[in-house]
Amino acid sequence: MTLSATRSGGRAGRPRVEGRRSNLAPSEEILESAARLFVNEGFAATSTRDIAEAVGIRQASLYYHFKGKDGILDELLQMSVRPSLDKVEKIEAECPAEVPEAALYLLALVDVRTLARAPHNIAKLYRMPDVTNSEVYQFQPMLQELTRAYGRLGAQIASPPVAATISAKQLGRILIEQVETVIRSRSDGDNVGHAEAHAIAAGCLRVCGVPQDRIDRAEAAASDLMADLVGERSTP
Amino acid sequence: MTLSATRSGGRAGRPRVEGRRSNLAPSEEILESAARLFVNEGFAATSTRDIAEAVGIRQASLYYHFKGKDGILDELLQMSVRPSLDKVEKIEAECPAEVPEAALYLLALVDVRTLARAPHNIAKLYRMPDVTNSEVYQFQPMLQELTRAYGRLGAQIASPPVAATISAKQLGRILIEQVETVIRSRSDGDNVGHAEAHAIAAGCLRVCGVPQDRIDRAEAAASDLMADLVGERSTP
DNA sequence: ATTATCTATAGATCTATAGATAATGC
DNA sequence: ATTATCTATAGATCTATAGATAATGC
Repeated sequence: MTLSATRSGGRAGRPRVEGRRSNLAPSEEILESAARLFVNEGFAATSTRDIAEAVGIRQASLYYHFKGKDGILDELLQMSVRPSLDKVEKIEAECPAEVPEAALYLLALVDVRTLARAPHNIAKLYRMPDVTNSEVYQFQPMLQELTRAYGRLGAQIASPPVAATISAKQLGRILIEQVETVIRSRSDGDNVGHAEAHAIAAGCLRVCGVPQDRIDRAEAAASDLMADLVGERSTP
Repeated sequence: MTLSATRSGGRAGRPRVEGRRSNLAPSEEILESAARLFVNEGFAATSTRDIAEAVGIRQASLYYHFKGKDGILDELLQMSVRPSLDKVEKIEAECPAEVPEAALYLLALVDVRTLARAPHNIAKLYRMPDVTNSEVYQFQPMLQELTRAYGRLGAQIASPPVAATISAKQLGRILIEQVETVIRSRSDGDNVGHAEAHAIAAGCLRVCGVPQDRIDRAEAAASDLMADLVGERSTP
């Protein structure tokens, strides 16, 4: 018989006591629930039992899929940081020399987009001490590299009064902080779309002292490049 | 005898096994150690035993001074949020009508100063989910009120392009985020002095689209008012 | 046979209380 | 007498492992 009935949704393994709730792979269900709990309750404050209950399985069953809480965290962080950093190099290379502001504008735009789409606002984890202290964590270097990229792009276009009062390092921090406003917007339940993304990117240029006419040009140039970068044209 | 020898530093109570390490009151020692641990390790990740060890007493001895971890957290938060909020009203009242930018500049300046001086960068706690979920926490309303104040002051002076693209609410978030850059600076081990404070306050005005000449005027006006507010003249 | 779950549980914390103890204060 | 500590410990987690069980796959 090619069409034998599969009583348990066609999955191997002993059935769950409470039954399955979704068609996701079990490890995906775990990542999904863990992400939500880690972000909303805190990493250390979330127990393996909390995660298991959220998924609908027994606590011990988690260990079949992951090495423990740290293993889950590791996977979540891996998934969420790489994409942003991968694009920095490409942006710096492709940005037209006659509109140097476009590089920063575009980087901010791409980052805002990534942060806005990340499941469960997972980027919140980057700043939690219980996460950054966990052994799993090789992200501090990655985040520092991203901050340096912002500082570099910002310093290139800073107006004299800005350049005179703010170091590239400090500027990088301010810019990335501005971009990460998205994290807080999402925490407050607000949606972050194209318009907000462009507003934030423009804000980055303003912080650097770029006048409005050059901001407008940067926006136009960046919107064009956006299509190449993420296969999507982005206009406010 | 009026000068009887006091063998244990003149303090009542059974002596500590490991001896006293400072002359602070015991409850101050506990707050100090707990603040450092909560900020650097996380609230949920810090046990009462960790705190006791850092102080140099037994775990159970904490309960003589505080109701537990939550009691300590409560005290720390109480100490750190009130001052900032108390000054908002005063600033809005005292700001000269002919330099409306000075109010935002001054608020940013005062807040940066507060954040820069708080022991152990305690403001980090405001954004930790294990802290905001603790029952102790009536600070979300206070922080929201502060954000609204920033949004109000920012919206009053926003340039047309800024006003057209950013809501007062979003502007408040961006401004407070900018001010809280200080938290990250301190996390990175950098000192935040007058120069940085003024740079951040000026950055707040730039985000609102205020041109450089008005920023310069706001700085002058705010520096004058600063003396009245905190008994200290603040020039970069 | 393989897969994905289950039950049961050991051992390690962690919190909070009870009651003893050793100083100073009067 | 009062104060500030101590020791001891109960009871509540919490993590991670061992081994059983109930599906599908071949």
